[in-house]
Amino acid sequence: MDERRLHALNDVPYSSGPVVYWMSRDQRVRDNWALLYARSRALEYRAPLVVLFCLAERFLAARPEQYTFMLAGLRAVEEELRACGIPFYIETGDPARSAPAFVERLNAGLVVTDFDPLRVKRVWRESLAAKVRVPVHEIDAHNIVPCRAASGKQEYGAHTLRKKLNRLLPEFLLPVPSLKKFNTAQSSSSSVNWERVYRAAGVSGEEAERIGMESGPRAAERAMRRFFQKGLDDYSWARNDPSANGQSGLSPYLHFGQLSAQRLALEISRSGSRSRDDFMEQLVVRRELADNYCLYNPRYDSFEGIPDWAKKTLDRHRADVREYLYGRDDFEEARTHDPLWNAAQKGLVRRGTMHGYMRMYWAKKILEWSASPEEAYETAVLLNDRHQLDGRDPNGYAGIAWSIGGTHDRPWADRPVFGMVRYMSFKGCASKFNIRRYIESIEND
DNA sequence: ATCGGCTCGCGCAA
DNA sequence: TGCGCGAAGCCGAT
Repeated sequence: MDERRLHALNDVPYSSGPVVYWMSRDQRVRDNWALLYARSRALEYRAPLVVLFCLAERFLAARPEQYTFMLAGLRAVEEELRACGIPFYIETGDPARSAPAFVERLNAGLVVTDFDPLRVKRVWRESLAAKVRVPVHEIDAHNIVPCRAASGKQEYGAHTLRKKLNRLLPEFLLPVPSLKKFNTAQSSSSSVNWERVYRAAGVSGEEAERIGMESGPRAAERAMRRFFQKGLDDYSWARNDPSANGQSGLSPYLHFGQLSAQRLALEISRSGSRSRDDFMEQLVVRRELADNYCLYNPRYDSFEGIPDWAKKTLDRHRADVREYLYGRDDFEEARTHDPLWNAAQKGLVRRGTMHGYMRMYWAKKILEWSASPEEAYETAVLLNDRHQLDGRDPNGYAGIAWSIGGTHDRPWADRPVFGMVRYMSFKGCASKFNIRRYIESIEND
């Protein structure tokens, strides 16, 4: 593994004891740098290796559907780890307490965890690193070019990060070694009490059917193959047409780490598809830009985090008359005057997803029809976190920041409410795609 | 149908 | 210090 994936969260040296991989963002066994690193440390120290997952109840407004999606994936993680002779544990309760308690109970000697720029995850990791007297190593298993290696500061736009990524990509876009069986004398007979876990998450397991999307590493692999066979070649022209089915739909798998971006990128880059470059732009540049934004901007999910020019211009339009004015419940229940917006919102609530192009329109209209930019921002973040299967993710926060706050964008002609933040209109959508077909596709779903 | 202007600031060249 | 240029657009002029 490239050492640039490693970030030590304290500088305690290893003395003795088992290696714990605290799995969090990257919920997979295959193609997981953090697990590979933990395994090689365990072999080096001749120590046992275990994997821990800490289940946080009510994580960032997550709904039962999202827990069900995640837990189905974790059941597969348990199976695959068992096949490799690695025990898997799930702890419930506040991870800032349950993780250190687990580490102490086990007398662990090293904790390895994966990288996630979200504040709540940083609090968990840092409280662990402060509480335990063992080394805590963070491994960026999510990004292809590790976030901290790509850039040491918040990037201004895609173009500034793109250059840096392209320079480093040849060093990082390589096959991930496969995980070999972990052969030690330790027993791997542990098994998770799933009934207890489901109860702690407050889900029955039936919610998955309502969303209608399979979960887990095998489903992710199937979805990827399906996209390669029919979808990838047309991606360039179809992706911005919400009435077509032109996007990959892989985002929930990437969000929960059930699918490795590195594997996907490697296959795409070798594919020779005519849409290769456009897809790689989304998968690599835009994804890593979102992580960069959240890592270096602690206000990534609020009005406070947007660029100064956008703050100023939105502030100047604070008193502008709003032609339509809605509150959070109106938005959540899709009770606006705009059938296009309502359709996007209804589809989101029903299926946990929204077309990428509509995500921009959706957020910009929340700005247009809310009493203040702050209120709009809060509404967008809450509804995105609550309903998107891939919510609670840097991509979502960066998308809202772009739509409402001009982050990673440039100023445009001054107009009511938006100021110089880029505007999007119903008319524009009508000229770009078949609105009626989009609405019908959601109503008939 | 096509085109330019809108407007700020980063990063690089000079 | 100047200059080119930037996620997905909009609008009015031609």
